[in-house]
Amino acid sequence: MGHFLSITVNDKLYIKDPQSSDLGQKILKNSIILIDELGLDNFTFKKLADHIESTEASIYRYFENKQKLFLYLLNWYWEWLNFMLENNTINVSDPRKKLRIMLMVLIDSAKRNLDVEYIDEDILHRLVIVEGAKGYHTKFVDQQNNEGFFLAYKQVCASLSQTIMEIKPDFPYTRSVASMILEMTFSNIYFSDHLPKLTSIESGEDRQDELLKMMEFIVDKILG
Amino acid sequence: MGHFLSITVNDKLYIKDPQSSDLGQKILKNSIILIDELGLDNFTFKKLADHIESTEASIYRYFENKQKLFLYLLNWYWEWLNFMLENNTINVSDPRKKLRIMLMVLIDSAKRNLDVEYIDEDILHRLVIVEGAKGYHTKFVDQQNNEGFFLAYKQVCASLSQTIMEIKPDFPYTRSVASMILEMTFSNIYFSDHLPKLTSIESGEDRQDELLKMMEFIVDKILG
DNA sequence: TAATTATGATAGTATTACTATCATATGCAA
DNA sequence: TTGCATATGATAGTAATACTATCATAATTA
Repeated sequence: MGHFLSITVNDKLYIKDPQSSDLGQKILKNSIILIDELGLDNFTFKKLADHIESTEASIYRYFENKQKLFLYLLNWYWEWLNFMLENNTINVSDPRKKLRIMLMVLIDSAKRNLDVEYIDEDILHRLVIVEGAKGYHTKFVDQQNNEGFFLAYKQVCASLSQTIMEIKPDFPYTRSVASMILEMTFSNIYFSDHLPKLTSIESGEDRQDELLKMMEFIVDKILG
Repeated sequence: MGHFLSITVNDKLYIKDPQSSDLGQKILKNSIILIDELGLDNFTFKKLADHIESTEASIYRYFENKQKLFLYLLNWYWEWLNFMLENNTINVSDPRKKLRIMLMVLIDSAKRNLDVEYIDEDILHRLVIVEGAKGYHTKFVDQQNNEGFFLAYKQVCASLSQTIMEIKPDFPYTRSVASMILEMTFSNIYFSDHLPKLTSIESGEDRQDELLKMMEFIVDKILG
């Protein structure tokens, strides 16, 4: 079914739509793999070009630079996340149940029903967890925010925020709790893999269950 | 009084101790200013060298590369934060009061009593808020963690964690809540300046009071 | 068949991220 | 005072990065 849905990304992020051509799709697919492998800092267009047996010049026809490409990938992920959140809660009227499902989607994006062959959502999810914060923690955030580069991310928060409001209409900090849920979920996955002292979640078999349990506990406490 | 205290930073982060010489102190002072001004990505040793009227070669005698210099600054900040947390809670026995003070220190590091002329704590605090996450969101986090580059950060979390445990000995998620407090506090300051849709805190006069109020509210709810 | 478009091949520039060498100044030790 | 170590500066050089430009050619489309 997912085959019929396509993700639309802010067109200021690319020069030429990478989803529209073979080479473009190759760039997306392999940039995700390479950034995951090398880290964003060590990833270069040259390395990507060599990897896909193309040239730097060709890649520059799609993206201005690697930051834009990276923001493109982040936006693709956020748009996809928005779709997943929407899609999985469409017939759920109980807001508490809805929030629970949203937490599950955030944690376990593996339940995907959208397969775009040129994007590996699992690797992308990992990439977002590891490097995602770099997308908006930059000196140029204001300028990029003006260009709408964070709309999709803000939409994810808005959806969470909306659901919190449905649960507790008089809750005074919906937006901060929404962004906290997002960041806390991701960072606890990251911490459990790399900085275990910073999390109560152990990396292992039932990590996702543990994390869901914890996030539900925290959210329940906060929303009373 | 602070004049007599010095901050010790993991010696694997530098080649030659920058706190031990004029040039080293100049490097620290001006790297903070320049990274704040240009952003970490656009900051280079060449620009720093020109700025302080020295040479790249001289700077490389102190730091291997800019990542190490950046990690040094982060560590300096974290060590300093640890000192501030410790120093401000030393005679406070009520753990709830202690946590409240710790939140205040996190939010308003302006109450500083340690003046090292070669570090501007205010700019450094801003820098940590804007770029701090880049310190540990990297592909090389495991290796760097092994070298102890995050000990000071983990110590901050440990102190928070400890205090939470004093408040509620049976609380199951002290570590995750501790890291959440840290990250949420910083990101809400950042968001209120740059991505207001992601926070309930408005940038302005009484932001710090509002933030403290919110963080206390959240923590109170979570700890019951 | 001609025209357009997409990609590849190649070259070139400025900047970055270093490393190496030599000269000089400064301080301390004998 | 001489001498020696140490710190910094000055200069040069290399490989990689981050682009930009031009031309050739293959594939599409009109």
